[in-house]
Amino acid sequence: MASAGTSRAEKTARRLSEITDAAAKVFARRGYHGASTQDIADVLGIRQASLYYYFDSKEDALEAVCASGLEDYAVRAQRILRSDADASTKVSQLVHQHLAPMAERLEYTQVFLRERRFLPQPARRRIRASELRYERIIQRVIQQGVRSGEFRRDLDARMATLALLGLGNSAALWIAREPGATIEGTTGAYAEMLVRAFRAGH
Amino acid sequence: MASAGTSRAEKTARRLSEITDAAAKVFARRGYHGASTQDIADVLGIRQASLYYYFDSKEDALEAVCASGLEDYAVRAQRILRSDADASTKVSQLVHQHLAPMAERLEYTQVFLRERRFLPQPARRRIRASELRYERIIQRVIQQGVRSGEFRRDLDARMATLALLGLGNSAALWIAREPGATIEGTTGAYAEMLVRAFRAGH
DNA sequence: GCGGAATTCTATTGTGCTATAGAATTCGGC
DNA sequence: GCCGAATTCTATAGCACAATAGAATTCCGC
Repeated sequence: MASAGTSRAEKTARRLSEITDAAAKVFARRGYHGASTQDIADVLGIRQASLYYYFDSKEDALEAVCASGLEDYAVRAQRILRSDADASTKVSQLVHQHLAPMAERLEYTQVFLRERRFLPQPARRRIRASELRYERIIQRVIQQGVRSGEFRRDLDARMATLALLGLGNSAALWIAREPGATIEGTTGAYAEMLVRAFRAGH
Repeated sequence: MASAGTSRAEKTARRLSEITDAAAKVFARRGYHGASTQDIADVLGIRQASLYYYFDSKEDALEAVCASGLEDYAVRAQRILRSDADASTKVSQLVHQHLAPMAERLEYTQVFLRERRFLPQPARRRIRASELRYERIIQRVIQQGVRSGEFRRDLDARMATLALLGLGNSAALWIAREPGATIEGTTGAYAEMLVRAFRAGH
C-alpha cells in the first residue's frame, strides 16, 4: 500500500484541499454572497468556526478557490503556443485544454467565472493578472495564424481571443444541465466551429 | 410640450420602472445576494422600507429585472425566423438583435445571466420557459440553414444554438471593461465568425 | 382647494452572519 | 506512551439585513 504519502505536511495539505473543495462546491451552488461559512462547514461535518483555522476570512477562501480554478491554464497554453503545430491545431488544443478541467473541477471553474468579481481589490488584481497572462498567450496563437496566412487577414485577434474564451467559458455554465452533452463532444464541436471561423476563406 | 403622458397610471408605471432600473443597477454591480435593499433605496434617494410599496420581496424585484431583461427577445427572433432571408442573414440578424439591447440595458442582461438562478422555483420556471422559447427559435433558424444546404450537414443544431447564445452572452460580461469595443463592432465580428462556423465548406 | 388614493416615512422585530477568544481534543513522530 | 503541534470545539460579540405595521405626507383629478 505505497499509495499517497501520509507525512504530516502531506496530510495537512490534503485536508486544506478538502476544505477548499467544499468551499468551491458551496460557492458554485449558492454563489459567494449567498453561501454562508456555515454551509461550507456542514458539507465537511465540522463547526463553522473551525474553518477559520484554514482561512482568515471568507474572502480568503474565495481567492483560494479562484486561484485554484485558474491553475495551470497559462502554463499549458504556453506549451501549446511554443509547439510547432499549425495554428488550427493549436486552436483545437487550446479549446481542448480549456474544457478538459470542467470534467473534474467544474465547480472551481464556475466560481472563478461568476464570483471572482467579488474579491477584494488586491486579490482581484492578482487573479486578473494571471487571467491576462492566459489571454495573451491565446491571442498570440491567433496572431501567429493570421501572420502565417492560415487565418483570415481581417481577423481581429482580440475579438477572436474573446470569442474562444467566451465560447469555452459558456460551456461551464450549461454543461451540467444539458442532458446529452459531453466534454469531448463539446470540445470537438467548438474547436471545429472556431477553426472554421478563423481560417482564411477558400 | 406634448411629450410623454402625465396621467396617473403612466406616472405610476414610470416610477415603477425607475425602481426596477435601480434594482437592476445594484444587482448588476453587487450581485443579488451581495446587494441590500438599502443599496437600492440609496440609489433612489428613498428609505429602504419604501421599496416594499413596489415589491413584496427582494426576490420579486429580481424576477421583475430578469423578466424585463428577457423581454422581446423571443418576439423579435420569431420575426427573423419567419422572414424570407437566407440562413446566414438570419444568423447575423439574430446576433444583432441579441447584442443591441446591451447598449442601453446592459445591467438587465447581466442580472438575467448571472442572478436568475437565485430565483425561487416558480419564478425560475417562468423565466426559464421564456428563455427556452427564445432558444428554440434560434435552433429552428439553424435547422433551416442545415436543411437548405446553406449550413454544414454535420452541424449539430443544438450545439450551434448554444454557441450563438454563449458567444452573444459572453459579450455582456466583458464589453463594459474592454476599452475599444463597441456593440456594432462586436456584433459584426461575432456574426461573421458564426456564419463562417456554420456555413457549408466550399 | 378638497377628497382620496398613491407614495414615502418612522420605528421596530427577529433572524442570520462573519469573525474572535480561548478551551478541549486529536494525532503524528520520536 | 509521551510531547507538542495540529485540529476542532464551545461560546459569544457585534453587526447587517429583510420585512412588517402603521403614521405622515404628497399629489392627481375633479
